[in-house]
Amino acid sequence: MKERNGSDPKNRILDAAISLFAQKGFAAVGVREIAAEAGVNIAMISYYFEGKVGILKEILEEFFCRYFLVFEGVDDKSKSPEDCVRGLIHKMVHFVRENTELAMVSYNEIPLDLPEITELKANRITAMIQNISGLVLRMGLDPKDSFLIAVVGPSLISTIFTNFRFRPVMKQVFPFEFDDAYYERYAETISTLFLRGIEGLAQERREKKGGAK
Amino acid sequence: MKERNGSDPKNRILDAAISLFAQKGFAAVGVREIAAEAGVNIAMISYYFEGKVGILKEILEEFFCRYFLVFEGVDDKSKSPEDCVRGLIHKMVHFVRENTELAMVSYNEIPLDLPEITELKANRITAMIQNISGLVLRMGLDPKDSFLIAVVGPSLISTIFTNFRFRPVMKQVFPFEFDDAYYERYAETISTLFLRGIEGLAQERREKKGGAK
Amino acid sequence: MKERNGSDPKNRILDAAISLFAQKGFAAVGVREIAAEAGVNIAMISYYFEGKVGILKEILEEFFCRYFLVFEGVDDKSKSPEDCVRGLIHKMVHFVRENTELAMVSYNEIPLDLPEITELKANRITAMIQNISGLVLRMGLDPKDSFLIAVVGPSLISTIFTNFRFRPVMKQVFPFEFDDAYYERYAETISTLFLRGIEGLAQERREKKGGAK
Amino acid sequence: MKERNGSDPKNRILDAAISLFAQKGFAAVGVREIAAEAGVNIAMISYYFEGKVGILKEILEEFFCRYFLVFEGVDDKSKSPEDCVRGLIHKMVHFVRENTELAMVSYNEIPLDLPEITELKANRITAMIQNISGLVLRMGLDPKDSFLIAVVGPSLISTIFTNFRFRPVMKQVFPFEFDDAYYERYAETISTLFLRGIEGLAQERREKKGGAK
DNA sequence: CATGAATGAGAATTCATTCAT
DNA sequence: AATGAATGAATTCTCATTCAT
Repeated sequence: MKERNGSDPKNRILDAAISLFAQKGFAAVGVREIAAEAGVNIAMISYYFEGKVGILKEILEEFFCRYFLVFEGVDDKSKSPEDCVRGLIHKMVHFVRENTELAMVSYNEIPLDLPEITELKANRITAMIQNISGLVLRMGLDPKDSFLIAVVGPSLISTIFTNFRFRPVMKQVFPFEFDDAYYERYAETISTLFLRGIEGLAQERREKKGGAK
Repeated sequence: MKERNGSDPKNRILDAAISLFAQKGFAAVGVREIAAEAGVNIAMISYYFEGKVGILKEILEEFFCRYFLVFEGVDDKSKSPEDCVRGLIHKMVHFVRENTELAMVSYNEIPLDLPEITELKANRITAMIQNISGLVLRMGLDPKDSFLIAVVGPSLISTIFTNFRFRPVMKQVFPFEFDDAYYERYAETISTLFLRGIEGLAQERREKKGGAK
Repeated sequence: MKERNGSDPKNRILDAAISLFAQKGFAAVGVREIAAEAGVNIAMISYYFEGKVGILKEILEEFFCRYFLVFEGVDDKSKSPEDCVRGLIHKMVHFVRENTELAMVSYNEIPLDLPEITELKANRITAMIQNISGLVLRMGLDPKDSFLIAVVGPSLISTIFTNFRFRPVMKQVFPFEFDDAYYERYAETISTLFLRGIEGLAQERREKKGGAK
Repeated sequence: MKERNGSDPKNRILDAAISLFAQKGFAAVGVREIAAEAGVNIAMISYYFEGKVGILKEILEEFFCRYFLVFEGVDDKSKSPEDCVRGLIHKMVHFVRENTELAMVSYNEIPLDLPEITELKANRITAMIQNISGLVLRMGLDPKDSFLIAVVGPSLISTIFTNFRFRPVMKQVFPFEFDDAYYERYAETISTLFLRGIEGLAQERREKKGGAK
């Protein structure tokens, strides 16, 4: 026991939990399993986190904390909107790649309604959507048109997260190496996909307004 | 007992399970809960499904069965590729809307690796991806370029499914009515988003090849 | 289903139960298992036997019934006591060999105190012991000395039954063929073992009485 | 709770299980029953023994461990074979009397084929039979004649164990006090029975070989 | 006679948590 | 700070039996 790695017990628990939650989902993992994986006595979980949901709460906070850092400096007025979006997409792909398990747990457990963390999620997700929509707006979409934002933003996020979420399945179906080159090209590809798509939407919007005149 | 509705116990169990699994996830739902919700004796679950995973197995089979029907007649050579894709997206949105809980369970539990249903999923998902990529190919993407297919196909699917998955969260953030008009416009919007996006990708591809000459 | 053999359902249940009880013991066998093995609907067990113990009751009755037939004609006054004992031992070995599973169930479940069959067993076992002791007496043991009877009788019975009971274990340890020749020699051997042993006991008894004078 | 006796919970569980298994057989006893009898929480059984069969495993190990101690110093070359056998029989009777329930459980559950303990039993029983046959050999039986060993050894063991196994039945039929005097005389009696019996077998063997010349 | 569905109690096990040390 | 023992509720699943058809 107690040999996972040199870090302190609390972090060992956190790491073990993130890994297990990512694999099986929150509900399917037991505290004994986490404790065993972390090389820690079961009682330590209540001691440090006051129960199983306490771990999840801390995981989500950690995730959102790191996640918001991604947006820093993205909305750079000196760059074209397109470059900003490309930059954001690259940073997000990089972020999820570097924090895959943390991101998967957070993303997957968000729709799950545990009363203890509902409030926590409500705030963060609102901020999250606003963050991403800010950028989308500069792409030529009408700022008042929350509809398009509510469609495009989540679509982009789900595209990236789901790519990692279904990684195990994808590996069986496609013969790719998921290496640096893959991720570089992946980020480029969805950048083009969404940028051209948004352009199309903006244009369509203008035409409709024009037609309505 | 027997108060859910008039249908036979097996279907009541199935309906109750779909609903509960969709809300909380497979692992977080107990058989007693399902039995109670279905107004059925607990033992009936083993009797009809040979255990909890048996229910999930049947749910997945039901889902894939209905899901594949969506693709029938979509790839109509007499129509333009663009019209085909628009038609498919409308049909998929309509399908997920009509079978929301069933779709959510199936979509969410797919990455969860339960040994009993791994094989079942492997086959279906391969077929699923091939189905969708068939169409994408006609959009001007190089048939040999499995990379683009592996990116665009899942992106489209995840966009639609996640839209429903995060519905409860969305309802808190956005002031929409999720009515017929919404879904009609939603399908139109992501159709444009992806069609213009794919066009952009195809064009980029051609330019690169041109540049390589 | 329903294909065990041509006999009527009741007998099929009985046969299946004897076989399964012999292998695993009464408590470890379920009625569904019996019904499946017999190719019969579960409800038939209650119908014919009024429950699981009803089957055991009938098995025990069948056993004792056949068992007592073994003793018929054994205590033949025209033959020497020794020949009678040899005859009895041969018949008993033959009987248990021909009815192994029935005998094993009955022998093994006798100490198990199920209230429903306690009375049944009490009567039969008393008769059983009297039967065997009748013979032992003629071997020169004092009829009033119930002690020797209580020792030698059960010893002989347990020797034979246990030989069959531990058959699976024995087969792994000893390299014998358990064929006709084996059983013939086996009967001869324990006949000699017990006859010479009883002689020794009778002689010791006489010496003690002589010494007591 | 905690009312059985002063010893630690693990031993209380073990004692309770031995007692109940001896009375009803392994399969007929539930863990709740054991826990109640031991005055212990049900979960403790999994905690200490990892399930019901874990208890049986530990019981069997305990039994064989104590059992082999009986044979120590029995095969004393300075004593006559006959005295050795008498000594062994006395020690075995004494052993089973002192550990009646432990011995009954072990003896009765041996033929029951639980996959988890098959290996455990295989080894021990082989050793067990070799132990007893070593002595039998010195009684004048041909060492190469494994047949006689396979008959006489088990016969002796089954005689002693069955005497205790059928004790409840015997008490109803015979008017004995099962006190020290009884067991002393019992050991003497079966000693004589088997010693004279073996002598008879050895003699018969010699005569056959003589006749074969 | 025979069936398949249904029942409620009980099976073994595991759960997250707590407590005394 | 950390442990191992202990708890009681909850887990899934199976039990023998019964009932309407």
